[in-house]
Amino acid sequence: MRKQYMHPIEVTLDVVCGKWKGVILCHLQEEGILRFGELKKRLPGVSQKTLTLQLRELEEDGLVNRKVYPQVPPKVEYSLTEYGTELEATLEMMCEWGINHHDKVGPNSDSQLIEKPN
Amino acid sequence: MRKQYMHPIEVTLDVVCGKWKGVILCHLQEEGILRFGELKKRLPGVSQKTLTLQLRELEEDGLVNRKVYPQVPPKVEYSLTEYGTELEATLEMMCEWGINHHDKVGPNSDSQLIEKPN
DNA sequence: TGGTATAGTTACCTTTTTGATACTAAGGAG
DNA sequence: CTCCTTAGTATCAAAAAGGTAACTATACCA
Repeated sequence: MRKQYMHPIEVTLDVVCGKWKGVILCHLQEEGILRFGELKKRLPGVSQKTLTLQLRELEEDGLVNRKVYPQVPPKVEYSLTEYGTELEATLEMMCEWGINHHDKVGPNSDSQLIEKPN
Repeated sequence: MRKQYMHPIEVTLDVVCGKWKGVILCHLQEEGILRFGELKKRLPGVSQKTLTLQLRELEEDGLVNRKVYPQVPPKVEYSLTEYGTELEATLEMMCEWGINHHDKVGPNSDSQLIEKPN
């Protein structure tokens, strides 16, 4: 089933709009290579299944590499493809806007950015 | 219910990730002011209800203005807020990436960008 | 008197997305 | 033996998102 996009921004949004996809990409961008379990730790609240699914979709869309080491227990490493890195500038802009938006809506708003624990 | 974001990019994605929100923002960016019906023409396939909902959410998030003229039949104009325009550069980057992505995946892919009819 | 126009709202359904939970493979540690 | 490890799958349930169709208000036109 061939998807029909009416506007180029839909292509990008399609690829980035999963509940965890943006954050996954940001972490891979910051840290380079991450194993499945490491990624999971950085996304408090994802279920196993959902994380797997989001990663598979990112892989299908050509944004992340999946490197499987043939060993038990399994070891799988994820990283951005060269192609995924072309999205970095965009992701950074989105982060900046997010920070400003949060500042702007201020303490009375109904949204809140959580600080990372050390 | 206060939303808890773990990462600033979630703030932005939250605001932009509706099925039609990105395209709506792009059209408002290109054309300035659009009435409900004009917007609807530019989004082949949206339902009345969904378009209304997407616009309401964009309004709540402070990205678009809604100007109601007290007349019958009703006339309502939508435009970007100053705040929404701060997202323009980001939206443009997303469009560019979308175009390149589409080019890259090429004619064998299962996605397709439709040309606007005149 | 009846039809047209615009920007909705409402009730009801279907599809899509996400979550919770339990299960698996195969080697090493105790 | 038995348990622990990791990166999954499978199954079932719940929630979120979106779609369809019908209805509204009020002025104007024929």
